[in-house]
Formats: sequence, structure tokens, C-alpha cells
Amino acid sequence: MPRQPDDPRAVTIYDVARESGVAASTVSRAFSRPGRVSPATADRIHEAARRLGYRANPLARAVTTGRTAIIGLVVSDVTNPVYFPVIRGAQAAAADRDLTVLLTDAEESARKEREGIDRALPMVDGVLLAGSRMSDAAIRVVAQRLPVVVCNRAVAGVASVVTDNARGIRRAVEHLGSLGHTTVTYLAGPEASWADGMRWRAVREAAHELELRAVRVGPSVPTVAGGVAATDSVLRHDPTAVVAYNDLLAIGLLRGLAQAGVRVPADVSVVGFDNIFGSDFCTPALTTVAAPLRALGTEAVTHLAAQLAGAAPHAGAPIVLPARLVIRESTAPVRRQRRRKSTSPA
Amino acid sequence: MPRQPDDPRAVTIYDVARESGVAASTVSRAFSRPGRVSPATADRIHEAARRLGYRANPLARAVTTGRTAIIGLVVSDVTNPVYFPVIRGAQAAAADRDLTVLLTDAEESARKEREGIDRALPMVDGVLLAGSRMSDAAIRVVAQRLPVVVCNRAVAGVASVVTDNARGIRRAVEHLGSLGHTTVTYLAGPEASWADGMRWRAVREAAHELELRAVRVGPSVPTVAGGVAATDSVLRHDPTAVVAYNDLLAIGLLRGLAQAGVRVPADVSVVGFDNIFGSDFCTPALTTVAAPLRALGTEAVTHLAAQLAGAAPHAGAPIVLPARLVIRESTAPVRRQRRRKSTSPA
DNA sequence: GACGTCGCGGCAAGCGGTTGCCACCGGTTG
DNA sequence: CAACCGGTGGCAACCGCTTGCCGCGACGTC
Repeated sequence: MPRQPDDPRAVTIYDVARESGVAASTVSRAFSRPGRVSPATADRIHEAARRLGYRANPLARAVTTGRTAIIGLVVSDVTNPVYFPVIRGAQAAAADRDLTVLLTDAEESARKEREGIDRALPMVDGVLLAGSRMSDAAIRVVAQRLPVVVCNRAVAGVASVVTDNARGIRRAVEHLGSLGHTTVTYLAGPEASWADGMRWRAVREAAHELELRAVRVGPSVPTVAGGVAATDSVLRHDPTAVVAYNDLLAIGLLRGLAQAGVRVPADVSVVGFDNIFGSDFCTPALTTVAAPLRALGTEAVTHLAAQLAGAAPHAGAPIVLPARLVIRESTAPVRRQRRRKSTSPA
Repeated sequence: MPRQPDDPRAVTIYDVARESGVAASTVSRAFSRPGRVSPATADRIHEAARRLGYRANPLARAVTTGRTAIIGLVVSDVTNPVYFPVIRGAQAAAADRDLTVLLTDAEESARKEREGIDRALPMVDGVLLAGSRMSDAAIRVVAQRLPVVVCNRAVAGVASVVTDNARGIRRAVEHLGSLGHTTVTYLAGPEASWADGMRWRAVREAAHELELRAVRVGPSVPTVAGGVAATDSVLRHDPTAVVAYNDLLAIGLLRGLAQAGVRVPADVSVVGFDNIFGSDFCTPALTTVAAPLRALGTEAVTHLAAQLAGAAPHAGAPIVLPARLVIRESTAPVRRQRRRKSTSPA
């Protein structure tokens, strides 16, 4: 690699070394091993570095230390608004620790996810799985190669941080109960989703305790379109209150319901989960369980960073973050009569 | 760096070399210089590599070649839904070319943007600026260090890909005109925004040609909250039709208008710009100029990749991508009487 | 049969940092 | 006064991969 004269290569420790009259190793130490060189020399070196505009080449560093200070963030679908706050939180927390985030979008495809991970794996120090299509086993495989933290999912042996699904759902069901609803219909998300399982279970348990009836419809793809599509099956159960797996689904349902001429919340109450962008300005504004999305991101990075620093993986029970119920306009007291075709005259 | 026995270092070209009985350099060539080694040896090497599970270390490669195959993607705010499709498009196009995307969120702060770029710069081959808070000059500085493509902004001397603001706005104004509106009110976005300038100018020109009156109110921060906040100033102009700088603003305005008791579209028509997630399910569903968001991302990456491959920067006129008008429910024929305080009893 | 040509593989010098080890130095300590 | 010691800085080997250059043998040509 002949160094052309017109190739303004970045300045290296060697340049700084020459400039400040010390050996390259000393320059290196001045930066990465504070205290190892005398204050006087350190000053001289830093001064020279400043003058020359020296910036350590993270790649060269990485090749020796094996650490890149990059963490991978895998999302199943960048286009899904739930991830925005998560990404932001992760990004911010990473920046605080001088880590860089490498985002990988799986585009809802297991193959793309695999490819993305393969591409990223060799250059990251750790991985944050925020919504992964991979199997637990596959995740565990990755986890034994490098630190991994998963979001909103529990994988045995891997650190994870999750929303308090149970409490959140519990609040929602209580809310519905207090409005006089006697049965709550759960509109399920994807079969394979850990969170879906948790939420449905929570619905059932809360309903049981509060002496309500719980019914489940689904599964369905957790998108607005999925919600629209699920409308018929939902209506078939003649519900007065439905709790959706997530906001996307709930918003779709809202739409489907409107098209079907069912009034929300007059005829049926709807509550979502996540409190995503848009859940406040859809019509009616969605009552929803607000997941601590941003916190999920920051918390996950915090734990990942701890692992990078050598801490034990904290692979026991997931770290759970509190959710809260945001009551808006899609829930209301149950009507007396059953809606639609209920021939009973009141 | 003593290699501990319990340190399962990744397998290197040396391992593969030993396994297949050739020199490391041959292994290297077998991978990065197809045709340079005989088919027979290449096979042997690939076979050995497969057996050993060899994966090239991109960092080590980067340190010699100076190319990382990573491109930086800077967004002013990951939380802004406009970026989702852009990110996805960029990501997908990058993956096609075996490039990896390093996302940097500026969190709407120039300082954070600077920091993010500084962190990313040394390890990326090129940068995609999709919404940058930086000055043209600052961008040019970056651009002379490495390939840069900007989105939705024109910076002299830097390649850029933009939405056809003029045509898009033109369609919107025509639409409004055909509905009988005689004046269109433009709710401006941020002062410093290039796109805002383009859009306002386009409104004015289109209005002029169609013999409509154009008025401008703003600037305002381009968020839902900003839209809500701008409601009063908008109403002060007693508008019948407003086109907002973007959907976020439009959605906020919709909300503010609703609170103020102004009916959309009966009393005033509203059109947004971008066609972001949510613009279809807000109430009323927003008529908006659909920006080719995903295409912006893919196109930008395409051009960046071309530059990486040595192509000239195409720094002339921006590449412009077509927009189209999506007519939904927030626009309608103008009412006869003026709204609000029009004491006419209707 | 001597000589170019060409294909293929190896050697070794990097790329920019990091780090184990050692040498040197001024100051303590016995 | 010698042995010792902690603080500093330099030397040189490496990290994993790329690549310029060379050599070797097979083949083609006059």
C-alpha cells in the first residue's frame, strides 16, 4: 500500500510521538492508560495531539484489543413505532458510555435478521435484541459468543429487560372492570411472541380475580392492517371491551370497528398496549398501557455495558420495568344492552 | 497479549491456511480476489474455511484497506416517524451492497450531532445526512473528508437527493383551488429548513399561477406539539385552507383546531406533507403530499455506494424524487360563509 | 532448445494501536 | 554507601488481514 502524497492519511500516534518527542507507545498510553505516564509528558502529548488534530483510529484499536465499542441493536422492523423510543433510549445511553450503536433491521424476516446479525457480529462487542424473530436457542448461541441483552422477552440464560406486562394488563382489566364490563376480550398478537403469552395470561388471571370473563381471539399479525383484518373475528364474540396485544392492532381495530359502524367507546371499549406515537391522536384517542419504551432501551444498554465491563450477565430473572395505564377516550362504561343484532329489547 | 487457552479466539486466515496447506496470503486472496487463485486451491480453501467456521474479521481488514463497509446515517431525531421509511430504505439498499448502517441520532441537538459524527466518522466509509442540524459549511467540511449524500436539502458541492417539493406542493394547491379555496395559508416549519423554504416558495408560486392568495404563518417547530401551539396564529388569519410544512405539524393543527371547535374539513381544509405513519388514522385522515421516503433512503445509499466505488460525487443539481398527493378526508370544498364569529346563524 | 509469457502461490512488510517486559533514574532505606 | 524501589518511558512483538513483489513451473513461440 504505497502511501501516495495526495493521500491525507489521518494523523497517527507516530505523528504525535514525533511531534512531542516520545515513543509511540507512550502516546498510546497517554490516551488509554491515564496515570501511566507522568503528568508533564501527558500534557505535552495531548497538546501535540490537539495541535495535529489527532483522533485515535477505533479500528486499529479494535484489532488489537478485540473491542470495538460498538453494540448491535436488532429490531424486527424499524418501521414499527414502538422501536423509536427504544432506539433513542439505547442510543442515548450508549453515547453516554462512548459506545456506538449499529442498527440492524430485520424487516420482519428471519433470513434478513440472520444476515444482519452475521454482518454485524464480528464488529460489535455486544448485542441488544429488541424484538427478534430468532428462536430462544438461536439467541443462546449468540449469547455464548458475546454479551447479549434481550428486550421484552425472557430467554433462559440471557439477560433481559421487560415491561411489567402483568401489572400493566392488570391495571387495564381493573379499569375495564370498574367501568362495569363483565367480560374482556383479548385480541392476541403473534403466536410466537413471548409478550403475547404474558399478556394473555395476565388478562386471564386479572379477569379471574376480578370475576370477569376472559376470551381470546387471534392470533393476528401485530400491525394496523392486522387489526383491521381481525375486526370480524372480534365482533363475532360480541364484546363490550377488548384489550389488544398492542397499539398497532388496537388502532387497526378502531378503524375496523368504525367501518363496521360500531361506536367506540359507546358500544365497545378498546385498550391498547405500548402507547406508541399516534395512539394519542387516533380516534378515539386510545386508552393504553404505556410501556416504558425509552427506559427499556436505556436499561438494556446499561446492562449490556455492565457485561462489557466484565460484570456477570445477570441472566436470572428478567429486569422488569413498570408500565402504567393511560386512560384516554377509547374506554367507557359498558352499555346496558348488547350491541348489534342483540334482539333483546333492552 | 498472551493468548490464554480458554480464549476461543475466532478462527483466522492462518488457521485456514494451515488447514488447507497454503499460505495465509493465498487464503486472503481466495476470499477477496476471486480468480487470483486457481479454482482447485480456492475450493480447498473454501472448504477448509467452511469446516473451521472461518469469518473474515472486518476490522482487521479495515485497518489495512481503510475501508470498513460501514456507512453512517445521521438523523436529527430517530423518534420522528418520517425517518422510519428512510432508515428502512437506506438499510435495505445498504444490505444489498453488503454495507452496514451505523445510525446516529442527533436528538435534535447540534452538539449531540457533532459528537455522534465525531464518534462515527473514523469508522465509516461515507455518510448519509438525513436531516442534519449542521450548517452547509460544516457539511462541506465533512464532505471533503469522505463521501457524503444529503437528503432533502441542497448543499452546494455535495450530492443530494430530495423530494420534488415544488410539484408536490403544486398538486396540493391545485387540489385546494379545485375545491374552491381562494387563499391558502402555509404553516411554516423551522426557519432554517431548506425544505421549508422550498415549500413556501412553491406555495406562493402555485398560488400565483392559479390566482389564489398565499399567506404564511410561522415559523414553528415541526412537531405535533408545535402544530397545536400554532393553532391560534393560524386561526388569526381566518383561513379556509392551510397547507402545513409537514404532517406532524398538520396533525397537531388538526388537534388544535378540534379543540378550538373548528371543524375540519367543513370549516377549514388541512393538507400535510410527507404522509407519515399516522397521517391515515388521525381524524380526519390527513390529505397530504406523500414524499417518497423509502426511495429517498435507497436512492441516497445508491449514490453513496457509487461514490464509494469511485464514481464522481454527482454534486450538481440534487436528484429529485417525485411526490404525489394523497387525498383523504381533511380537505373539502370551501364553505360559503367565513367560519368562527361569523354571526350568521347558518 | 532457448526464451518470453502467464498463472499461481509464498514472502514479508505493512496498517495503527496495544502491551509485556525491561532499563533507567532519583530517592529511600538499612 | 550499597541495595532496593516505584515511577516512567522505550522496545518490539503482536492483532488479523492485505498486497507489492518475486519465484517457479508450464506452456507457447520462433
